[in-house]
Amino acid sequence: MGETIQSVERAAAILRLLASGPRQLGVAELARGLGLPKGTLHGILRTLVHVGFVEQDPATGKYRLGATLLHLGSSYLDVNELRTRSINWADALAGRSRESAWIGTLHEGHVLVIHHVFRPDDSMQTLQVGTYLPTHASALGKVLLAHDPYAEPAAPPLRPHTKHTVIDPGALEEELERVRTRGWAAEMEELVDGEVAIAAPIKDRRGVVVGAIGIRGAVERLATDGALHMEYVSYVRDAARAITRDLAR
Amino acid sequence: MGETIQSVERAAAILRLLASGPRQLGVAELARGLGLPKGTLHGILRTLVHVGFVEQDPATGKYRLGATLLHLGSSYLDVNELRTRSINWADALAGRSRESAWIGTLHEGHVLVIHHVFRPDDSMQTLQVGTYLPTHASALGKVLLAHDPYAEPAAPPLRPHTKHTVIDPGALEEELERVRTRGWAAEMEELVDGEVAIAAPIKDRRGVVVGAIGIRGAVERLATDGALHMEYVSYVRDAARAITRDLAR
DNA sequence: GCTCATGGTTCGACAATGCCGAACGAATCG
DNA sequence: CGATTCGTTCGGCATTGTCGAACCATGAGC
Repeated sequence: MGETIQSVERAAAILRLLASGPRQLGVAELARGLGLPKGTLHGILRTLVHVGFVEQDPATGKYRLGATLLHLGSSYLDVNELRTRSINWADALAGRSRESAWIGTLHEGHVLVIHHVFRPDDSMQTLQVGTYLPTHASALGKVLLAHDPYAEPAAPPLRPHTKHTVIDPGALEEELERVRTRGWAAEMEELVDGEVAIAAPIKDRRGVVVGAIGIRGAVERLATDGALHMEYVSYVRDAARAITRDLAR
Repeated sequence: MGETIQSVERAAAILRLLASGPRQLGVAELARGLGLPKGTLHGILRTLVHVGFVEQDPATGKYRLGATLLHLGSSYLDVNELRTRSINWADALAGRSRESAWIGTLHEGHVLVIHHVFRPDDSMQTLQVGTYLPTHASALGKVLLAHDPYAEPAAPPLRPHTKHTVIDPGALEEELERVRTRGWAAEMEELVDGEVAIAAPIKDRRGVVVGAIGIRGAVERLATDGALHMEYVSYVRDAARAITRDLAR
């Protein structure tokens, strides 16, 4: 890739920085974070405000992300072929398993959730579309890591989320090997206590893994004595195969 | 507002154009749409690809929105105070009314949906967060229009969505006046046949309307002979008042 | 209530930066 | 098998954005 445009690159860096935390940031903070002069930053910020990507708090003068980004993000979902082709299958998976269904793809070293169906007859859940899951501590992530062609060796330190999270790189690599050979991944209370997950790979027409689909639910429903109920694994793998077949057309 | 940065402004225009339709666009199409030389556009596109805001289809060479935007959009939701403060109330509203609950705000002449709770015990609904609703054909939109300080007179032509959509500017203005005096808005099959909606305004600590909350459901559940059941109106107004009180703290 | 530090904002001069248009190779269509 | 149309590259020119200092407003500390 050749040269890139400085100001656009800087604008993107500002947006990433604003997105990195729930806090609003001031010009000075941003300038320090990016190592740029205040004046330069202000010019870019003014433009970002003008196009609606950033909003300025009238009271404090600080900056935060703007509403236009929300709309652009949801437009991305319309364009995303993997998502549009798999929505129906995810619904069906949630219906059969009576658990929440998830579809994710690898992005910047995380699992980006691109679809999420709530567990039937259970509202009061917050939607996770657009959020990141850790690759090493989620079933979706293990599937995607296991088939990642660039095979980044899961840069340590692996952050522990519960006492069951796999944080040893060697142990994780063994786990990924197991995922590759048997064709699906499990996650047993490694992200949230009391929750387990199952996932399987989705491939495009060339056989490349482009995403993963899975379910997530309470350990007492999906497993007994630490062993997953295999009918749930079948549901997930069926769904993954169905979408893969769909994408091949 | 002073001068803005050309290349950033152009980059934003590209993103908006890509988001305007579900189709992928090529360099030439974009250049024609924006009236810019191909070479110039290519440079910006290359940068947008580099920062992940745009993806290029390896097969056709055409461009589409990128996954980073989805993540930025969901980050916006974390920052948005109106949303974080009203999530619990929306859940409660959906629970009491047993209908889907919605929260929206005015953005670029549309209603931007910033929260959406599914109807209890009814999955198989697609999430609408980040999408636009028309201001003149939705209950949320009528509330927001009625209290819009800039009072743009709903630029005709008003697009009809069903045979009940109000398309006469005069009739709409009367309707808005009614919304202002009684404090809530109704929408009777004006957007989708068989569906009606109710909405009420949310105000910030200064009394300015910053959003609207409402419910939407089948006409046979929410109304009889074209008259809304008033207990649903109470649910919605209660929720709106509760959030307004919450924001005042 | 004064001082001082820190915040967001403006401005103008310099030159680096990104813009443009023409030219290239690949792919597609008739 | 020509003739378009596409995405991409490149180098010269001047437009454009960068930079740092200066400008106010705000708020904390004494």
